[in-house]
Amino acid sequence: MNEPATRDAELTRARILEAGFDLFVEKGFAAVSMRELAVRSGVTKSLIHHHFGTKEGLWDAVKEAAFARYYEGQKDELLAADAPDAGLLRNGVIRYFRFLKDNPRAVRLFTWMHLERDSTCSEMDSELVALGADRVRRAQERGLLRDDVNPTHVVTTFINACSQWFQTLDQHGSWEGIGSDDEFLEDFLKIFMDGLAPQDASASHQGITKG
Amino acid sequence: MNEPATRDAELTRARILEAGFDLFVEKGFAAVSMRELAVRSGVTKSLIHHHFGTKEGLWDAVKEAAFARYYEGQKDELLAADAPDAGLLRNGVIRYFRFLKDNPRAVRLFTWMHLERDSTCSEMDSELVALGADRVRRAQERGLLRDDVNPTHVVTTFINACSQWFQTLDQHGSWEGIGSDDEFLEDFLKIFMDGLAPQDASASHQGITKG
DNA sequence: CTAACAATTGACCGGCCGGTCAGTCGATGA
DNA sequence: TCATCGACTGACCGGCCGGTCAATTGTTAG
Repeated sequence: MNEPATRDAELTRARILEAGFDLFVEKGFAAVSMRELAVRSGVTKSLIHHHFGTKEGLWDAVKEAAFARYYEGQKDELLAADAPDAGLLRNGVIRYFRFLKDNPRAVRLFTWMHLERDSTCSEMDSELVALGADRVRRAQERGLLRDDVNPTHVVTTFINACSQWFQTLDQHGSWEGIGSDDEFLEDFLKIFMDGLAPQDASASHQGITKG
Repeated sequence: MNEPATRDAELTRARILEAGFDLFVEKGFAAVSMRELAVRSGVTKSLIHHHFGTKEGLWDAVKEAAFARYYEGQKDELLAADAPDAGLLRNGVIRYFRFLKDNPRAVRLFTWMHLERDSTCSEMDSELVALGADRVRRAQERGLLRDDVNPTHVVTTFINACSQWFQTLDQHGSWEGIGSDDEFLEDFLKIFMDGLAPQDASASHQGITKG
C-alpha cells in the first residue's frame, strides 16, 4: 500500500529526528555538527537540509517532537489522577517522579532548553504548574492540605525536587549514603506530605521549626 | 610599587577570566568562540592562548575560579551555622537559598557543568552533601528531627528544591500565582521543617498522607 | 645602558562549519 | 510509456573555527 523501505520520506525524517534527539540531548545544540548528525542518521547532510531547512530547523523539530510526547504523557497522568480522593497529591508526585525516571533524556533536553532560555519550555511548564496548583488549591479548600502556603509554591517544590534529582543522577554514585530513586521518593514523600498536612490548632511541633 | 596598568599579566588574566565567565555562563562552552572572548576581554586572541593555552584551558580556569569562590563561600556558610541550636537546619536552608540568590550566574555555570558531566562538580557537591547530611544525622540523634528518613535525602531535597528554583527563575514571570523568592522560601520552609518535625507517637496526621 | 625575558600583536594555517545547487534516481499517475 | 515530482546525492562555497608563530614592545635585573 505505502512506499517501500527505500525512499520513504517519513521514515527518513523519523531517523533524522531520532539522531538529532540523541545528539542534541547528549551534547547540546551548539556542540553538534550537521556532519555528525548525517553520519548518525545514515543519510547525507544535504538530505537533512532538504527535510528540515537549517540546523535550527532540525533542533526546533526535535524539541517539538519531544515536547508533544512529554506534554501529552504528563497531561494524561494529571488527568488520570482526577478522582478526588485524599491521596491525589501524593499520587501526582509519584506519577511525575516516575515519568522523569522513565524519560531521563527528556530531563536533559529540558535542561538544555532552560539554559538557552527557550520560551516553549516556560509555556508548557506554566500550564502544567497552573493545573497542579489548581488541584492543590481545591484540596486546601476541602481541608485536606494546610492552607497557609501558596499552591503554586507547593507544586514547584515537588517539581523542583524531583527534576533536580534526575538532573544530578549521574553523580549520585559518589554521594555517600544516598539511596535509590525509590528510596529517595519515599523519604521525600514523608517530608512533603507530612509538611503539608493540615495544621493542628494545638500547634505541637516546635523545637526545630523556629530559629 | 607594582607594575603599571599596561602590560600587567595578572590584570590581563583577570580580565580574560571575567570575560570567559560572562560568556560561558551565558551561552555555554561550545557556543563561545575565541574571537568573541578576545573582543570581550579587550585583548588579542593570541594573548588568551598565551595565558591559558587552549579554549579548554580557559574554560577550566574559569570553572576553577568560580568553584573556589563558591566552595569557599558555601563552606563558610556551613561552618558559620555550627552553633548547635534548634534552628540549625532551617538556617542552613536559608543560607543556601540566599547564596544562590546572590550568585545566580553560579547556578547557571554549575548547570552547564552538570550537563557536560563535569567531574569537579560532583566532587564538591559530594563533600557539601556529606557535610550537611552529617549535621542532619546529629540533629536526628538528638531527637530534633524525625529519624525515619535518610539524612542525605533530607539534604538533597532542599538543595534540589532551592537550586531548581533559581534555575527556572527566568520563567517565573509567566507562572500565575507564583510569589517572590522570599515568599517561596517561606512556604518551602513551612513544608520542609514541619515535614521533618519528630513524629508524634499519637500519629495524628492522616488523610492526605496515605494514598 | 643593555641583555634578557615576558607580555602582546597580527598575519597566517589547515580544517571544519552550515549551507547551496545542479543533477541523479525512483516511484507514481496519466 | 513517459512526464512529473520529490527524495536523495556529492561537489562545492565562503567564512569562521581553534591554534601557531615570528616579530615587536615594554619592563626589569644586572
